[in-house]
Amino acid sequence: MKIGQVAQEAGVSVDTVRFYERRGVLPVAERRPSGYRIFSPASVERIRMAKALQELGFTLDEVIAALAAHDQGGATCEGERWRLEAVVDRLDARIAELARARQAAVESLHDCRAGRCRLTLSTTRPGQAGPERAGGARAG
Amino acid sequence: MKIGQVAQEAGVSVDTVRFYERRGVLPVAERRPSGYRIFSPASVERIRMAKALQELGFTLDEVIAALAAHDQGGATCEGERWRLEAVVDRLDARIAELARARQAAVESLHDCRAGRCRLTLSTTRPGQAGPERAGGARAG
DNA sequence: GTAAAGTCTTGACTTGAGTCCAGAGTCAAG
DNA sequence: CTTGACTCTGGACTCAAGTCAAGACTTTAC
Repeated sequence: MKIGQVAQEAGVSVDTVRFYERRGVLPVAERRPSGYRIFSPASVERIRMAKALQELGFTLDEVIAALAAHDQGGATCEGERWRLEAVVDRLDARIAELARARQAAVESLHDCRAGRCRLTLSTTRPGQAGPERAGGARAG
Repeated sequence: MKIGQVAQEAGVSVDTVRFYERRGVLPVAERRPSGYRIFSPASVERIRMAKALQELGFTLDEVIAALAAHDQGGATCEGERWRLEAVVDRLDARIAELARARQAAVESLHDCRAGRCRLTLSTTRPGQAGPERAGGARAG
């Protein structure tokens, strides 16, 4: 398969496929004499896996590590379990962070409805450490 | 006040103060003959406001818009309420997104515990892995 | 008067995950 | 053989919200 076909079947751009090869999500592809990359359908699968993992909130580096472990066959059920648990934990932490921000917004909204509009939301006090930037800001 | 003092009282770096002036969060500061910026305590308040807004998930551009509306006295209770509602909506959407991801992870975990380890989250083929280090990667 | 600390500007760098581009070479069809 | 679509490389660029550095100048304290 050529890169365009792989990209299309996996639902990503050819740039992304090349990027994935460079980053290590995909193994370095073999080449035709002309220099064209040669892929097997397994690459499509691999990209899909990577995408699925990303949807669970994995960063690319984590995806790469996961795939690498998978390749080495060292990925036992136990290993996978604790990784999955870590993912859930992280997701929980992020959700909690967002929920806190939501709560603050709702409180401001209540004040607003009660006629006490204040732009000074939660009046963050200096010296009080909170989440640096509560909005997950990604997923865009 | 000089920039360092403003920065310290507002809990940000001097770089951030200058950045905020450039971006329009703060008005362009007056200068001493030497070129040093002159700030009033109102700037400290303004930075705190901006930070509070950011913690609610506003982007800097949104913070600027909100502050601008506020300056024009156009920050009526209604206008503010509308903004706050938009914030809550957005936060809800993000939380829902994350919750879906969490759900998928939990399902994989269940499979795992049931002895069916699979990396293939949603599609095909047996495999396994997870993130190597799921602990607090970014956001800090 | 001198040294230390603070401030000035401009511009580059950071992170994450790609995206876009130019210019050159290659492949498949007619 | 020619066209047009595809692929190659390498590097620059994107977004967000800052952060860092160099080198010159100013202020403050002693």
